[in-house]
Amino acid sequence: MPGDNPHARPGAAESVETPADESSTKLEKTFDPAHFEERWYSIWEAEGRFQPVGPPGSPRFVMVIPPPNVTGRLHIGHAFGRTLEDILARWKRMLGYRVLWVPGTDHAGIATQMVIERELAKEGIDKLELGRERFVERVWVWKRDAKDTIQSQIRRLGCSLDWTRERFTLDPELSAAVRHAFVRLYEEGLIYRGRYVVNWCPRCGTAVSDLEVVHKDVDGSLYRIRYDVPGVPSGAVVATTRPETMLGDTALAIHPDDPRTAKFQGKTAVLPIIGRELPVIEDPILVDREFGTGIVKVTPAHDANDFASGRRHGLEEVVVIGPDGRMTAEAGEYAGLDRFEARKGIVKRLQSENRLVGIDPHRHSLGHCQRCDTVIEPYLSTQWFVKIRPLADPAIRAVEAGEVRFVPELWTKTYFEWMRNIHDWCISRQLWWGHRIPAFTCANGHLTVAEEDLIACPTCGSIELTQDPDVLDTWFSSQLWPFSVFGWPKETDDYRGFYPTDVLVTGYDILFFWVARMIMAGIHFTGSAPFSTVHLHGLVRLAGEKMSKTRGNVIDPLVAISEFGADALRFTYASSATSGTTVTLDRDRLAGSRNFATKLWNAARFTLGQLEGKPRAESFEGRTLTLPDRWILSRLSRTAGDVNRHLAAFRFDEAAQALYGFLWHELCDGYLEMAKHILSGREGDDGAREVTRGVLHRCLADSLALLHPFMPFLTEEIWEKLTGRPGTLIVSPYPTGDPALEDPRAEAAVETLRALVTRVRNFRGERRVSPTEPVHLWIEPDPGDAEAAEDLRVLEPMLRHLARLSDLTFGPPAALGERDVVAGVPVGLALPAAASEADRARMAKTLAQLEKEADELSAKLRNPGFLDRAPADVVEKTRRRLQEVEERRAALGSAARQ
RNA sequence: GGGGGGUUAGCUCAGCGGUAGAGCGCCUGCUUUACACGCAGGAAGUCGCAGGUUCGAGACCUGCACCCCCCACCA
Repeated sequence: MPGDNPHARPGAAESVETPADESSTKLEKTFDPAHFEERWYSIWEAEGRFQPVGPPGSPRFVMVIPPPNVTGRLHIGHAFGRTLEDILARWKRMLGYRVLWVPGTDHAGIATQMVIERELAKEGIDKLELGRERFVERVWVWKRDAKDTIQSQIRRLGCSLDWTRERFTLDPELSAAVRHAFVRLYEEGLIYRGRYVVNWCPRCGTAVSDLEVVHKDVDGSLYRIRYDVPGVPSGAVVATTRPETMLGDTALAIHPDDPRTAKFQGKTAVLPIIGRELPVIEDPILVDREFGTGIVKVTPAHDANDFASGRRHGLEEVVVIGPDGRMTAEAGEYAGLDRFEARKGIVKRLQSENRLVGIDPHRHSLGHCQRCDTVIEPYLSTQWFVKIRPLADPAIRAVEAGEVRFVPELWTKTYFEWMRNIHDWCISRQLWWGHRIPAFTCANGHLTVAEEDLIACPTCGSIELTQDPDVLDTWFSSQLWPFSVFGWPKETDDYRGFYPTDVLVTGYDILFFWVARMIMAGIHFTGSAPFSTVHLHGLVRLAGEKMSKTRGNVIDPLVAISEFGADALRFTYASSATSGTTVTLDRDRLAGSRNFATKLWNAARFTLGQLEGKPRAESFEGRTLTLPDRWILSRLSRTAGDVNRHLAAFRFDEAAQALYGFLWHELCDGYLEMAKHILSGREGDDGAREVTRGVLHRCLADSLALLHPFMPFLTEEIWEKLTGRPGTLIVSPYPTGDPALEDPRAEAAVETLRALVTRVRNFRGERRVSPTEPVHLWIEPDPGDAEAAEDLRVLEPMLRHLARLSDLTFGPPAALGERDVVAGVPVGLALPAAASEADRARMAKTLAQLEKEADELSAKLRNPGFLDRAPADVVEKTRRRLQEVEERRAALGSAARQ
């Protein structure tokens, strides 16, 4: 978007210098990315290109990286997102912005802890024996390696991150930010501690938030169990999918208005096996009259609904399943048994007591741990929570007001849906790796939440203090990332200079986990949304592979880079980045991008060879440009405009396609072939050749600049040979298009030329003769269009050359050939050999198609509705189309009749 | 139970009111002095189904079918 360019100047790359040392203009014959990729990265970094430069007031563009987990290495999904970000960063940098892109990593509590636990298990070390301190030390060692690996992967990708500002969520400054945020929310009453039923993972041994529970439909059983009710001989039949929890039942519930169960009102039931007396309570919220028997067993300690009902009715909360998933002492004879074993035992016992009325197959949704897939247990425990509504409402308003915008837009609705139905957030985790909760309890039971570690209890002065052993949910620190990286809550220069950021690029899978929470935290703590645009990209999957979870998409970006080159991987990512929700990556695409890189390389070799040691036009001012020159410069300018427009809309795929099409099909297939003709000396003079070389230079320079954000290494490598200014492409102006170069007349003329050439080639193909077989072409430009006719005259030598014509005649086609109309120009084509029966048949077929189309078009033009209501230009276009079809019919018809 | 997305050439996907596009694959020719990771030409689509709106519909509306994703405290 040209208007967006702070130092826009047309003719971006025009003023580059001729290299001083001619020997340096040679490119290696074979293209090997490994030769130069790492070298350029070092040069850019050493020259400080990744750091924001320019006066503080000048336009800036800031992003923070979504910090990868330090669990191991980067996968193809991360590399995808980082590539898109780097394209934006390099594009904006070349447009003259002060670009800052902040790198860093996330400690990733549960995920990282699990990795280390697995390692320890392999070594036969017991975590508990090792102890918290030594365990955490061990994770830090792991973290250093993982961070290095991740950093080197990101570097290999070419990402222009400012490594001098690298952050880690457990850095002292960022930990201080976490404590500050926690204390502030606590003091504001937005963090509270309480005993509630939470999602508990027995394997991880920690509470998790609602978002960390993955619901899956499973085929289970619905057990119908009869409880004795004194006074009601039939007893009460309840249905449950989890019979083991019945040991924790403390009531039965019925709906007050359900006549079926009215007889239980005020009664007391007896819990089988245990013998506990269960009051029958009436709870219209808990009991759905439509479902099952209308009687619900109430287990306040093991079901969130039952818990709420229990609190409403003051029921006892009996925990029968412990944090390890085994039955507690409250479970009597089942104590110590695994929850699923206990279920089997209980069912058996009920059966033997004739209390099991039935077992029905029942498909229902079951929560699983996001990390380890263990069945989540609702578990009553004391945890810390964020009261979310007061944070969510302003975050909703910010998006409504357009302060934050989602691209693609469809995510806006998803965001609203979630935010409007959001629940309080359980933030405490019973883990060792993470930010310790800054809450301290003294010997006298006084709880204090404080930013600094306490020496004595502020309430009673006791010096016997224990800090809460729990850590915070990783996302609690991640939500602060866009400002904690800049030193918040301190008013640092970076915080003042670079916050809020501009764009956040991430996968839609963490919209709720991370993006929404950052918006809430940003607004609450800093008063502004942390970014103005969120680009949510699709999730990467490999071709042929289903979306399945633990398939572990094992394609390491580094493997792809070593095989195809970083530029090819990046270009593949860009061209695959459609607006859909999945991005498919496959080897054929990678190979295609590699081929494209090679194409550019070879086009550059050719161009550099032509320029070497020969004069070229430094400027086109006052020089006579040929139609092909004007055409390619016009196309170049339009391409630049298109690319900028597509990037501004986050349409990386369209931008990549525009560049691909221009470079390959117009510059290489079109202009280079025409330039060869001029440069060979067969047409034009020395001046024309100078101009051609100037145009070639300009096209290559601008192509390199336009492609640089996508393929930074290769373009910088060629740029050095072209300009003799190594490592400067990254900070060269980005072409935005030059309206002065746009030339519809030249475009039309060359399009006609190319169409004629194609028609001749295709004629040879149809007649099955070699491309060198002499062909005589007649063309009869419309005298009514003087400009077009004149341009065709001018292009005659080019037409002869490209179509390898033996003869070219301007005038009515001779009667012996085949006739057609190409781009509005009547033509005749003839070979020495006469047309065969097969040729006539083919022509007849084409003729039939044309007749059909002519009928349709004329029917349309006879339709009054169309003539009255369709816009004039559409009607006119239809008329012209009909005219052309009729002309072709006439031409072909006359030839076919011969 | 709610919400969202998809269904276009063999494959992967663009297009989103004016009678279909790309890349890859496929077929046929090519040592055309940058490139076989190439050049030239070509074949290939009832745009999921049925209605409707419109002069005109892959494109807008309404149903339907089948796929996918997200959210959800249905014992």
